[in-house]
Amino acid sequence: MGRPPCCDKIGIKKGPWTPEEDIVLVSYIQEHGPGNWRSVPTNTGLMRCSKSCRLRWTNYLRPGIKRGNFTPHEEGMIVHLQALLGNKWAAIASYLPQRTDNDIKNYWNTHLKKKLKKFQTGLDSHLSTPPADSSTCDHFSWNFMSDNNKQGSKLLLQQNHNSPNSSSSFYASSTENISRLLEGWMRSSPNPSRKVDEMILHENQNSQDQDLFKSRETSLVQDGGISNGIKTIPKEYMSVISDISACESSGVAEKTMNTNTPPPFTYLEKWLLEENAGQVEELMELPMIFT
DNA sequence: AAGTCTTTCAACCGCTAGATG
DNA sequence: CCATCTAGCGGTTGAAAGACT
Repeated sequence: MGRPPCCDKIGIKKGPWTPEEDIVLVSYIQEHGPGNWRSVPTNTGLMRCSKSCRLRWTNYLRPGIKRGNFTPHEEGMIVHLQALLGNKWAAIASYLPQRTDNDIKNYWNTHLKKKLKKFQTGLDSHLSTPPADSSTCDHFSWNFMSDNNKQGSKLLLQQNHNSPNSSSSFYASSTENISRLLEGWMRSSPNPSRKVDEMILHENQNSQDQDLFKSRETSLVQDGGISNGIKTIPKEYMSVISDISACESSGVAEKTMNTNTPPPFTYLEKWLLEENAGQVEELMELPMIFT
């Protein structure tokens, strides 16, 4: 079999991270930057394996991570991207820069999958022609967006909007602790102003990313101009999508995408963004149908 | 109030691809 | 070319919290 897990070494700590460990890790990364994870446990004295350090950083401590409830728009994006890309959480996460792949994956598994299933069973009972393969979400997504499913659209419109306290309250308990500790650390560090500036820079970069994303979205819409929105998928995108679906169903998606041709994602991306811009409302409503 | 069940999500595991010597 | 190492990804697990009886 393969190599033993890196965490099998004696003395390597597992389980939840303590705020103290978080501070050690964050301060080290602030100093040296992320990367070279191998050396992190040795240099910091953390009794964690390098992998654990990296995961803790990328999924939890990295600046600019947004936590807490997903917005309806984010939900819509995830549902949509999942239908397009499958369980490529990292790829999906790249479209939601403030969310981690782990977060998205968890949210999908705990919330969205259930909602989709629930909705689909509801929809199936309404429609005389159920999808051929009811185990996948793809059919749901495309069917949902088709003209034939006005019922679905009406259904979703009847649902309540997200509760007003949909902000990240439940995250506060842990994050606030870490934030407090980090504040303390920044105050006590040799050059706090520099570090604060770096933090601010990160924040700005994130908002810039957002702006970039938005402007990209807008310009694409202006260029392309899909007036009918989701229900009208341009031919060139449709062929790409059907290619991918075919590949995926035959289990060769990865190989084909990775080797022979560059991923036709620019098309998908363009189509997706056009769609989102044109159909923001529908996307925002999408998750509400399941509540 | 106490016990049980369900849900959530942070963290882990195993695998793979790419880099390096 | 091969072996090894590292980073990254997706699936899974299990502890904690919340909901329910």
